[in-house]
Amino acid sequence: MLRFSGMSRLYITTTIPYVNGDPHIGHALEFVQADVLARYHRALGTETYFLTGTDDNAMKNAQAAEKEGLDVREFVDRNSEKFRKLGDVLHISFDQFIRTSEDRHREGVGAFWQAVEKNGDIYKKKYRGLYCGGCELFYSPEELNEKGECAEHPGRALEEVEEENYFFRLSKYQSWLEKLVESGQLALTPKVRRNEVLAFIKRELKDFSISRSARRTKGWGIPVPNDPSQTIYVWFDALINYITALGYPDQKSPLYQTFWEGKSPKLHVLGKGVSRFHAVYWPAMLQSAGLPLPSEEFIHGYLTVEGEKISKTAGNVVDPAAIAREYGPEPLRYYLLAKFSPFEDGDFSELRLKETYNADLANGLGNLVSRIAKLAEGEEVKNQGGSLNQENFKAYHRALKDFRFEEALRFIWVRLSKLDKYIDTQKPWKKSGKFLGKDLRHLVSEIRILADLLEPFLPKTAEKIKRQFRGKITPAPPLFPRLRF
RNA sequence: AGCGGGCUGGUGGAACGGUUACCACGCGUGGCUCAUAACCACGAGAACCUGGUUCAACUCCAGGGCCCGCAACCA
Repeated sequence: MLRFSGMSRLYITTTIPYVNGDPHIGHALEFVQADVLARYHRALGTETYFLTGTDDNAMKNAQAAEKEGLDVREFVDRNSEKFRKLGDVLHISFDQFIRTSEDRHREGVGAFWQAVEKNGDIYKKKYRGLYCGGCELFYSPEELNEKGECAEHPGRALEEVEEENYFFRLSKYQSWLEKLVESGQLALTPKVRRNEVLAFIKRELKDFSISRSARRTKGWGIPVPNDPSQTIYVWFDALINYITALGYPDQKSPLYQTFWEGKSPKLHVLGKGVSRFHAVYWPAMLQSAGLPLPSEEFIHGYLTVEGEKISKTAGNVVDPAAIAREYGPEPLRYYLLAKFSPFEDGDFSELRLKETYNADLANGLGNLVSRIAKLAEGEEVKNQGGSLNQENFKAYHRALKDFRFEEALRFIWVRLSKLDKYIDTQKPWKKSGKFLGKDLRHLVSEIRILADLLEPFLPKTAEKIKRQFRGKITPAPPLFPRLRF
């Protein structure tokens, strides 16, 4: 639940995916959810800054590039661009798209490292593990098959490798973190995730390794300050994007001052798989560096596709851009927002997308708009005052403050349905004169209000509706032509 | 092994210690003709198993079954 209602500023971020492959439908979900929040708060008059971007420095990116025989730089440029494009395709209203390979970020990470180091929270320690020369990765014993080999390279023995890495003194922040989460000073939504995080913290936090040997990373990533033989661990690096995007290490930069330094809410939107990094590592890192903390984290569930786990390496990746091309970006947005729990896992199915499209968008919203437009053809209906104010639509606002996108949409659809009933009982097509006029005023002003409420979810559709009902009302082609299948 | 989540009509979801168990899709019957074979009304159809707590359990507890996720780079 977003606190500080009536707030004047909001910083909102998505996580930055690593770009070893194409964007999938799960990325689209997070984009869309964060976008609704950003658009909603902007509409309320909140000064909102919305950040997204990509993690270019992951070792997996370098590995994937190598597999394709591409230069790593070229490879991440190409793939990062796909994520940025997906944002455009889905009408994601981000204010900035950051890439962790940018110099300003690298510089910020270096400064951050040094701040943490200065605070005495970085030390060197030997790390020993099982290393597969084929994958060039460390594995834990549980990940190996009965013969003690990794799945990719059966028959190849793993070597026990010891290397010296830098570690972050996370253990020092144990009780501080516990209090941070328990008190709600860092608000984690939903509760299940909060409890999970809390349980993880209480189990005893171990210091974690924040560097890899440059030999293993092949120099891809950000070098440890004053020790080029080590590359900064990708999570330590990636999380810092949330502030380098605002200008850090320049703490005087206007963006940083406005959106990070002050008391205004800072909201991270993320998936359940990375909650540990965001709710444990990140606050501790910031505290160590002496910087302000995020105030809220909204943690969404994961999507399966037709019942299967999304796997970047397996073949079941649904390309959200292709779906958007086929059905339109707004139907995809609607489906993701209306038919999934914001907090739990859900299953993406193209069949259900189509059913939803016909039932809710074609038969519901689209048909209703056509009905009203035809009934009111040639008329002009004077506007009836502002609509989005918080007094009027309490359930809608409450839903959005609680990240309940489906609920907010249900609120709108209930009202749409009431208009259909109204038309049926009033039979305006049989009326004329002032009796007709009264019906039309009601229908048109209500549809305008609903367009406003719809704007964060379906911005282009809302705009079309508003345009159609501005001035002399004219019929228009169907907003969502019915699908046959 | 460990940690976590789940099991509600055909499908996808919701709520709750006491409701005729809610919503949407789909399905059936009737109505309407402004509308995108759309819309409206009515209807049929459900709690994984076993035990316990309780005046009362879908809801709480215990055991079992099945499914799913995590485990040093997954949104």
